[in-house]
Amino acid sequence: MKPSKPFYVTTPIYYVNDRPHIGHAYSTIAADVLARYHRLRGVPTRFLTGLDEHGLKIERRAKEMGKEPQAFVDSMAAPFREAWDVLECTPDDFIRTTEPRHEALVQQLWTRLEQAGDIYLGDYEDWYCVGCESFKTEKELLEGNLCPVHKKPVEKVKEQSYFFRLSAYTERLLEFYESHPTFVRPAGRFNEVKSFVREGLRDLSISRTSFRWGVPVPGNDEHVMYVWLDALTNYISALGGPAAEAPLYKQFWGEDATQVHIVGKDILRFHAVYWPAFLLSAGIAPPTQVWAHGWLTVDGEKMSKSLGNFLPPAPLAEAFGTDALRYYLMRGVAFGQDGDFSHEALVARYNGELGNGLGNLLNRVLSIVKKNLGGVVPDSPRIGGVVEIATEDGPIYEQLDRTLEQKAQEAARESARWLEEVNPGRALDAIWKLVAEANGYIDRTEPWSLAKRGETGRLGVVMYSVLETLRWLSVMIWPFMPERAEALRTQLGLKALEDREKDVDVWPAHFGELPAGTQTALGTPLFPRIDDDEKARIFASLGLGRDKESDRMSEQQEGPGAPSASGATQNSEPAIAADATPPEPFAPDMSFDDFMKVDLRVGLILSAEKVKKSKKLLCLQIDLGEKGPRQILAGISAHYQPEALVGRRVVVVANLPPRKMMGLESQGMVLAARDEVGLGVLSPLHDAQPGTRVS
RNA sequence: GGCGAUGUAGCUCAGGUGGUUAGAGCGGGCGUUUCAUACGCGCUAGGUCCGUGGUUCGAGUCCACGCAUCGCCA
Repeated sequence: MKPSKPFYVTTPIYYVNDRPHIGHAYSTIAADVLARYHRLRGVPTRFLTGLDEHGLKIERRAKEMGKEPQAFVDSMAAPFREAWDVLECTPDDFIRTTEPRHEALVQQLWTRLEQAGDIYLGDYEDWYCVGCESFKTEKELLEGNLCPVHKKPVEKVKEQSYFFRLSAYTERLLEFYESHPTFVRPAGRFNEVKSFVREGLRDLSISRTSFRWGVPVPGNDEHVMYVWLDALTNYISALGGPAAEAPLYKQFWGEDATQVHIVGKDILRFHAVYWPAFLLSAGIAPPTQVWAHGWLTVDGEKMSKSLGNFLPPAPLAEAFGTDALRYYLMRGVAFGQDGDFSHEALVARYNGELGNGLGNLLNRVLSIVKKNLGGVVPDSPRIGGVVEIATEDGPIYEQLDRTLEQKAQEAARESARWLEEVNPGRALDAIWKLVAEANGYIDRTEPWSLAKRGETGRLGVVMYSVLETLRWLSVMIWPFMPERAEALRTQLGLKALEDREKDVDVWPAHFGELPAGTQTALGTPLFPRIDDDEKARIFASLGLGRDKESDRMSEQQEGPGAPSASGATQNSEPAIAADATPPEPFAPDMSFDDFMKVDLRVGLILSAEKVKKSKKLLCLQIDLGEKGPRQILAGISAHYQPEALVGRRVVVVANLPPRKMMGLESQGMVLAARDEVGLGVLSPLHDAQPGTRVS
């Protein structure tokens, strides 16, 4: 039952062009929970996350911002590291595909595939949109072969490309699936993968000549490798392998270890089909399991950058506490299914399960212990042992104590089982059954009555039982809520799990290990209740509340082009406004010439900062394709975090006379739409060049 | 269009191989305790188990068809 093999868990490498959002956080937290659990079990554990930093889109964005690609990705990498830090995620390694250690291994893998005879040079032919400067797949196109972005005809273009002989792997993959029935989970997803492969695989284009920002193909500098071969290889390049002299690779890859790739369902195929095919070709064992989790909606709506309801995790962690956020994500969403992130539901679970359930349990127990036992863990006979407890109702008491111990054993067993099956939500269900049991135990044993009647012996047994239960809980919740778990242990007078001996299995198994005589320390509540006022305050700080929909931080437009190699990008169709209020009356007609007087341009926001002493104004430096950027003030401070605007394209009125506001000159105006739900700046649907005229 | 999944109490969901009164959590209602963050505990909710038709002594649980939602593929 207990895990014994070294455990290797990975998240997708996220596309560095994105900003971390709650979907990324979900994947990473899930992986962290699994990693922490295995560490508690004393098993060698490796947890990897990282970034995908190559591709046409990056190359372009960097150019637009006047940066070298490397400098650009360097600047975009930091927010991810910071996010994982804030979220108490503890990767052992953070790989970036631009690192030499990675590039070297990707080339090595390429060579292996080549030597296996699985790479050949051919022509890649597909529909090409000149406006986008990128290929489109047949199904992206609108009727009449129009580019979905430009609504202009696309053309067939041929480009030389290397191909991977994926078609040769159809049978071998099906055999592999057959012999590894839990390779992909959930099972439903596995069926999709199988049926996809069964229909036959086409060879895979794995190089490009249309951009330079990638890993060069060995022996042909004209080509750089296309995303998937590059990106997927991170899982082994971070281990330094395959190589005999790579100790991490030896320890964590192959049959003697367990490898779990946590991925979003959108990138399952690449992990479940391409990746094992590459590895089989290279003579490397495929991983143990690919776990496809679902997507998160936000308050019932799909999260998407185009909708602007993009949720960065850090403000949530700050508002509710990182541990509460982790708990909510892990318990509120069934792993493998789509789930919903709702602020209301988070508060409900926080108050009900964390505050009233666990937090209050600790509080009530410690205050009884403090009041009646001097705050010291009583010297109690081992529960369920042979010691007689002399009371008039002795046997009944025994039974209650024994039941609690059994329930604790059950919770430890069940939660471990669920974690091993990668079902964190069920694990928490099992743990919280014990929380309820402990609360019920207190009500049934009535320690306050025991104290009143002076039954100190019995009181000691009861308090010991429930304190020991709390100790068990502190271990079980640690993978999910490491910080609160340690706080719980501090109040119990126990040493931090962080300071445990690392190769020892500390998962609770023996009831009665809490040392008598331990000095407890009743402290502040573990999860202070969020009452209505507090809730209103938090929601306001997150920009929710009356202006509910509006203030979600906005993000750069997702441009068309190269597929993103990222994991949890949550692309989706823009929703159609369901119920619109009548628009305000239209202005009187004007002449076309009047309209042409307004010079609208696409501008790229280079920097943004708040104007001192102004609630509304942001000071933006905007590239309009001129020699230098323009300074433009915009009254959008209440709706956008300055950082979220950098890199974003907006529409600017370029021929207004300069005007001073708050002592600063504004050389134009940023267009924005405002309605009752909020304000949004206007952006072109694709990454048009700064200075492009809008008409 | 092909393949597949799902449809169970107001909400979120459990319900191996068909079998006595269909379950849990939350919410709602009632009661109760006072150690505690007014927290806990107990009781309660009479739900056509999407519909229809079958198989069976007996189906939420199997089969067929239909409806709805969703996913994968084309």
